[in-house]
This record gives sequence, C-alpha cells and structure tokens, in this order.
Amino acid sequence: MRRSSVGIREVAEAAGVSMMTVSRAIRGVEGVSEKKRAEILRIAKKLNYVPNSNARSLAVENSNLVGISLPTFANDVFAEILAGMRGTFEGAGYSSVIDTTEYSPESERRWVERLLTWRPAAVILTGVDHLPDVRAKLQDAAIPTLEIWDVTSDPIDICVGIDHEAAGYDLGRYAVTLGYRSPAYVGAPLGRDRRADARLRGIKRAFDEGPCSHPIRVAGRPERHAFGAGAAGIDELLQESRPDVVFFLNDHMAFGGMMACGRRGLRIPEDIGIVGFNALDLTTVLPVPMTTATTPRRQMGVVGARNLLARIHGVETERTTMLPVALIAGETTRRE
Amino acid sequence: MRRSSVGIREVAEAAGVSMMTVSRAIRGVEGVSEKKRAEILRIAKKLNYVPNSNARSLAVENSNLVGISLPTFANDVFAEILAGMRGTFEGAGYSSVIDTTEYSPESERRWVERLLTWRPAAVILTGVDHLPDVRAKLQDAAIPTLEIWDVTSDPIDICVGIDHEAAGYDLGRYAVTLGYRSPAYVGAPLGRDRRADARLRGIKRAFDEGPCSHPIRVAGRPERHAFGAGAAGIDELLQESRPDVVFFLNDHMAFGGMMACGRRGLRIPEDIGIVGFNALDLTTVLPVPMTTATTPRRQMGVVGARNLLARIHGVETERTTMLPVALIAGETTRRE
DNA sequence: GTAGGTTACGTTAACGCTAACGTTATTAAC
DNA sequence: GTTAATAACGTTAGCGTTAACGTAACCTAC
Repeated sequence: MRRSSVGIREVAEAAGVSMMTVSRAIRGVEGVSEKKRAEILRIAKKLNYVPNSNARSLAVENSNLVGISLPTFANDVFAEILAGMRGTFEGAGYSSVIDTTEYSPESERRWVERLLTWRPAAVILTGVDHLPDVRAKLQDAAIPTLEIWDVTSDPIDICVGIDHEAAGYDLGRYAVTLGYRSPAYVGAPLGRDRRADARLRGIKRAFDEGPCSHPIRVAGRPERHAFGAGAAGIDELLQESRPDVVFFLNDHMAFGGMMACGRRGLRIPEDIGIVGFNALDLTTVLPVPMTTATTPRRQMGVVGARNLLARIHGVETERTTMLPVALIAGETTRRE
Repeated sequence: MRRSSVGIREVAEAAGVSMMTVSRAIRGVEGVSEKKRAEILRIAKKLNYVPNSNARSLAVENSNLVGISLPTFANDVFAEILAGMRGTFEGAGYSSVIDTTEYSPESERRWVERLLTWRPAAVILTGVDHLPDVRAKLQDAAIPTLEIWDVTSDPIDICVGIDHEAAGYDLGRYAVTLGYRSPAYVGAPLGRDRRADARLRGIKRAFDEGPCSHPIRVAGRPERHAFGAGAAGIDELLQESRPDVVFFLNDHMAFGGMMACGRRGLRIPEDIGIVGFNALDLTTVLPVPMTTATTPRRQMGVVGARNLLARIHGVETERTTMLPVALIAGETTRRE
C-alpha cells in the first residue's frame, strides 16, 4: 500500500466530500454548488494538488496531446508552419509533442509507433510520403491525421499544403519567358526531400516545354548548413561551365550561392540569374530583392490546425486543401 | 462494460497465458522463457496491440516524457540547443514535449503547470529567470530540472550555459582596444530578453572602464523579424548621429544592420564597425567575415541533456556548468 | 531423499481518475 | 399535501498496466 502524493482522494477527505464531487469541481462541470466548488478548489490549492493526466487519459480513453513530426528545426519554413499550428492548438487546450525526423522515413515510423502509445488526440506529419506501416497504423487507430506542406489526392486522413511541382513549374516558366536557356539547379541529393524533388520536376518540365528543350544541370551535396551548401553548389557548377540561371532549393541556399558568385566576381543578374524559394525574412533586407516564391507557411499551419480540430470534434472537412504560391519577380533575374 | 481495443488482456487470452506474462514479455524483462516470449510477441503483433503509456505511467508513477520550454523556434540558437538535447534524449528513449513561451514568463508558468500533470521525467527551461511559482512547483514536485543558455549560482536544480555579461564585456573590451569610442547597441526592448540585457550590461561596463567613459546609445523596437529589426535599428541610430561601432543582439540583426548601412553608402568597417553575436551559419558565407562570438549551442544541449539524464538516474552532478564563449575577430571592425 | 535454490509462471491489489448510475434533498406544481 | 421534477451529491466499477508476492515444477547437492 503506497499512498504518498496528494490526489483527488486526499482533497476529498480534506474537504469532507466524495471524490466525484472533487472531480466535478476541478473539471468545472455541472453538479456542484458554486460555494462548494470554491471551497474545494481552495483546499486543492492548499494541498498542492496536481491533476494526473495519465489517470485522466486512461479513464476517458483519449488525451489532449497532439503529435507533430517535422523534418528539422533548422529551417525557418517549418518553424513558421509550426508557429501557425501551435497558436491554434494552444488556444484549444492541446499540448504538442514534437519530433524531427531529419528526413528519415524510418525515424518517422519509429516515432509514430512511440507516439501512439500515448493515445494522442491527433497526429501531424510533414509531407505525404510515409512508410506503408505509418499509414496503416494511423488509419487502424482511427486517429485524426494531418499531412502538411505537400498535398495528395489520397491523404492518410486530411492534408493541407501547396503544389510543389506547380510552384517549380511557375518559376521555371518565368525564367523561360525571361529568355534563360541554360538553367541549373542546386538542392539536396535526390530522394532526400520529396518536395524539393517535385519542384525540380516542375522546373524541368517548364524548360522541356520551352521554345526548345534545355537540359538542366543539377548540383548539391549535403553540407553542414544551407548557406554553405548553396555556395558549394555554385562552386560545383562553375567548375564545368556557367549556367545563365540557377534555381535553389530555398532562399538560404540561394543567398549562399549569391555570396559565392560575388566572390568570383560574377554580377547578378547580368552574368547569372538567381532564383530562390519561400520568400524568407532574409530576402527582405537584401540590397537586390531576390526572385523567389512566397509560400503561405503560417497560414498553412493555421488552416491545417483548424481543419484538424474540426476533425477531432467529428466534423467532416475537405480532405485536401491546396494553398496558393505567389511568384515574386525580384532583381536577381533579368528584367523582361 | 466497455472493452473494445486490444490491450494486454486480449493478448494474454489469445496466447493462453496470464496478463503478467504478457507484460513481462513485452517489456523484455526476465521471467519468461524465450520460446513463450517470441510466441507472445507474434500474437501481439497479429492483434495490432499498441501499449498504453498512460496506463504504464500511472502504474509506475513516472514517464519517459521530457518537457522543454524555449522562448521561440524562430531563432537558430534555440534550434541548435534543442538539436543537441534531443539527440541525447532520443537515444535514451525519452520523448520531448516542447513549448515556446514567446518570452512571456506567465506563458511559461501556465505551461509548466500543464506539463506537471503529465508527470514528466524532467523539465528543461530556458534561462534562469522564472516566476517564483514555477520554481516552487518544480522543486515541490522534486522533478529534475535543467536551466539552459544562462547560468546562476542558485539554479532550480541544475543549469548549463554561458556567462552572458562576460561575453558582452569581452566584445566591448575588444572594441575599446580597437579604439572605438562612440558605441551603440541594437537589440530588443529592455526586459524582454534577460540574456541580451546581460550582454548589454557587459558591453557598457567595458566602455565605462575604457580610457574614458563613453555612453552607449541603445536602439531597437520589436519588429516582424530579426533582419528587419537590425535594419530598423541602424535607421533609428543614424537619425541622430553616426556611432563608430554598433553591437547587435545577434548575427541576424547585425546582418540586417549591415544591409541598412550598405543602402546608406556607409562602408564597413571604414565608416562604421559591426559586431554580432552567436557566430551563426549565415556569417560564414559573408564576403566580409563578421566580428562576433561563438556560443557553444549544440554542446550546451548535449552537456545539459547528459547532466539531466544523470540527475534522472539519481547521480549527483555539478549544479552549475559554465561553457566558454570565444570571440571571433572578423573584418566588420577595424584591424588592430 | 530432503533441504535449498532457481526458473517460469499466476494472483491480487493497486495507480488516479471518471462514466454511469443511484440516492437524497430541495423546489415546484397542482 | 402529495407528486413530479430537478439539483447536488455519493457509490461502484472500471480504464490498462505493473509491483509484490505466491506457487508449482524442476534441478542440484550431499
């Protein structure tokens, strides 16, 4: 027989009422007179009573935990999506358990497995590519699931994101109309980031459709950080020949690339065009505004969280929500 | 009588053994023959058995959750500290529940309150300034607690960080020796970020001690993002007169400030000196290396997590661990 | 062949909380 | 003044898991 910490029973004894009355008083539900409720709360505070969420979740068979899986924290994109989601969830009384997969599907799988033991109210995953196991487990457990940042017509449950291939295509098309004919791409190794791969496909398609087909050179090795990776990508490309425009996986890599160009005396946009992605804060202070595309990151988080909350409460929502991406015509590419 | 989901009991029935044997088999503890264990695991998998951490935590009176509170995700500093911690914790089988306070102590208090209902194995807070309530609750619950990024001689439990005032002093002293006499500081509004405030105090002290005392002008309003805030700070300073050196709260603000200087035709370092803080990735690709200071962010996370793990397992450790900060003499300040 | 030890299990009673239902006062209605 | 409705509580039985203890079978040793 243990008995040490103060639980609902101790409060009940001290207040001279039943446990159920204490439970009701603390949860703020009906069935207790206001006078007695105040008295009970006073005693609970005096005894340093701390509710036990484990016991509560066990009894009611659910929790107020939301599991969120992101590829990495080292990227403003995900930080902003996260901010959008958390703002909405916090307001609704949910706590978030966050994980980063570092772009490893297997790591995501392991995390989902662990998470499910906590009976979360909902799960949020980044992207729409997951191991079959993950999909099966989530659907089997019938847990509201949101896939964010990318979209598909066949989500695990619901998804909110942008069309990455279309975004890539728009950027590529824009470059084609500006007269660029010798494109290159600097990103992550293929297969690591499916969204980046999709954008590259879009860019390629735009150039394939162009007045004539133009092969796109692809560079990019994993590096310590995005800035360095962008610079290294430029170095790699220039060892062979000079492309007339370079698309980057994101703005940070593009900035690194710009710096590398500067070191080599290449003028932007006269000698080489630079195209980023995301329209991150950094680009707003550059002397030359960057050609890039805005992604509705915060909005994505808010909309996603809202839809998911509806789902939790049993309200049916759109399964797939696609948000718009807007091209920003900067000055790191030629003018029309 | 409910009974729907499959628990340890269903597995036990299907396997023709007692619940306790299933519990032992699943936890991998002694007391089950290898043959029977394999059989049980096979059946558990077939039944899609998912352990219930709530029930487990309730029964054993602890959990494998670690609560982590950060000011914000929108800052590489905290992302890197986090990465260091998580790497260590994941390896030890802990999951992290992360919160961001947005620099509000009251928000931190509410979160700690909510977190404690989950009976976490440990709690990590940023900085050493917390509401009295937070300190009391954590010590009362006897939960291993780590304060990170800043240090104090009287932590809630243990702390790992750097001496921010000393770091500021070193930077200030360096500027004094370079001959700067008209310093300015661009940061956050006072009181918002205690660590930044401490660094400013250090810088001030260095100039007070200098060959003669030099008042430091302070600028900085809250802005949408760090880059913009840095630029706005420069604009604000230059409305009055030109300082010969400007210290920034961090590298990102410093970069924004540099861009603002560029727009106004000020040459760095000839016309104005720039000093950042943290040595973030961004600074490694700049054409002019920035004068700043490296903070051991990842190491801080690793050391902190390690100490905390020791604490969880009842091993006594150093209560206060101070990590070194190294000045980086870049070219955004005069040469000696 | 019995004492002592070990291995492989099973039984029972919590862990702290809440849903569902039961009971007792209080009020309202006619 | 009896009946019906309602508000304010209490009782009981779980939720899924594990600690602690119990037991039976099997070995080993002398």
